Amino acid sequence: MNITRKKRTRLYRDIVAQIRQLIQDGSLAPGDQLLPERQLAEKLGVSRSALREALTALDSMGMIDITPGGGAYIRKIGVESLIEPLAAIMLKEKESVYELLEARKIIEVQVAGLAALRASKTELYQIKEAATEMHNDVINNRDAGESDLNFHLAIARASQNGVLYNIMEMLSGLMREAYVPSRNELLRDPVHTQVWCQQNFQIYEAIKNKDPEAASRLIREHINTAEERLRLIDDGEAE
Amino acid sequence: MNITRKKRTRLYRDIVAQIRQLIQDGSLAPGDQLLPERQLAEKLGVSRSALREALTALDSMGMIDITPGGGAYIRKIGVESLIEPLAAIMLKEKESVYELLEARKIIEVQVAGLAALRASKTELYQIKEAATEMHNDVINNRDAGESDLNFHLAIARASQNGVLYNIMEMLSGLMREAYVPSRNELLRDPVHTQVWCQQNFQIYEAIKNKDPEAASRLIREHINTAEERLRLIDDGEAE
DNA sequence: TTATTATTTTGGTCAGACCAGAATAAACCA
DNA sequence: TGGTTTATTCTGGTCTGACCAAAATAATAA
Repeated sequence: MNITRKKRTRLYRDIVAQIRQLIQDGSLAPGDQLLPERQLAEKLGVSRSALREALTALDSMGMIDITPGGGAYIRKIGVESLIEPLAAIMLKEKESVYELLEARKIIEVQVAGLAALRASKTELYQIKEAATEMHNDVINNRDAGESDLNFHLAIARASQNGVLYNIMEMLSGLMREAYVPSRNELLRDPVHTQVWCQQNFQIYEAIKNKDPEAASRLIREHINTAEERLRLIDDGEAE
Repeated sequence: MNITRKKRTRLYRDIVAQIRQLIQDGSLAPGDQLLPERQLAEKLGVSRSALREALTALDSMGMIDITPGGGAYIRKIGVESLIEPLAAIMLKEKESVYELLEARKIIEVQVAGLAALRASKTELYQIKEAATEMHNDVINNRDAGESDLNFHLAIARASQNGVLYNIMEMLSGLMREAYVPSRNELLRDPVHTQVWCQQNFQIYEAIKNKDPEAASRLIREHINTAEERLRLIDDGEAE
């Protein structure tokens, strides 16, 4: 298990690469605990400081989870770990929120069409579940933002395309990351959220009926109305 | 009984946040050199080890560039730094290449439509440039893969949507990252690449004429044919 | 001036130490 | 015996100081 030191490469990079390799090989599965720093350092033939830098990098990448006194554990990686740096890259101006919405619209409209063609029974069930959960949130006057996102993600999952699903997950995360006070205001409005839920159930029906055109159209309308209302609120605040 | 476990703040995270803040504030611009480790550590009131872990994290995130003996410099961040971890998440099976193509198709078709509506003169010029460059590559029998990607990225830039552009950049990077030997074979076929170039010029014309329908349709055909050929090659190899 | 050689600076790595909190073993009491 | 408390070990977090190699810079010689 000794590291083979290449020239000029930072030692910590070698170690990171090695651990990532072990994860990819399956030698280290998510949830596994790696050896304590001192032992691992000795096993790899490096000092604790060097190993520590590697662990720091892995931690900042979200690949491992370190708890003081407890140890370091392999974490199953998801796009969530990339959303924060993504936000730093993509969301530099306020206007980018609308670019985000535009991107979401483009992708979700198509994704809904795919979902209508491909959704399995269990995925249909999950979509329905998400819709009802959001409905519950709304009638209980709770924040429906999260359940709404779950609804859209369930649809993306039903598209049977992992890449598209991950992109949707990113965009949802960015939506959350972006500072959009108007969004909260939108989610608080009981009238709109009511309509919103109704739309969601219509979308579910369209997907269930394997009607991609209807699903796409409904999603487009859904997002369009949300976008318009957001713009109204923002413009109102500007004065 | 509240069991919310308090998370001890890791020092390196504070430092990372602090430096990122300085970048966002503009106090540190890309290209700037930060203080030497020893000085910076003293200035921040932490040990060199702690600071070093922060720098390691920033380095692994691609936010700074460290050269031994030279110093550490702020680097302009782009999605490139995220592509490698993204690949680890998204591209676990071979079939995902086709998911990637499907995602590209969905996004690019729409993006081309937007570009037809919004492209400025300089962006039109850039698209044309990219197309001719690819043409040059083809007639000189060079690898046209990179210039082809540039062509598509130029279109994405013309869509005036930074989020979509970044997504396209990601997908292009993933395309490169994915091990697709058939893609190389595809790019070597002189007949096919010839047609390819012709299609690119047609797409350029459609965008120039502000005809979103035509642009979308042409892009769709473009990618469809490429996908079909890829599938043919892959199926042929499978036997 | 230019080329060469010292010297300093900078990051890279290492070793060992101490602390605080978590995990575990031991002791204790009911 | 079983559960609670206490002591001990283990683990990560941080610090100090040291040495090395390569890069940057200053000093020197041609």
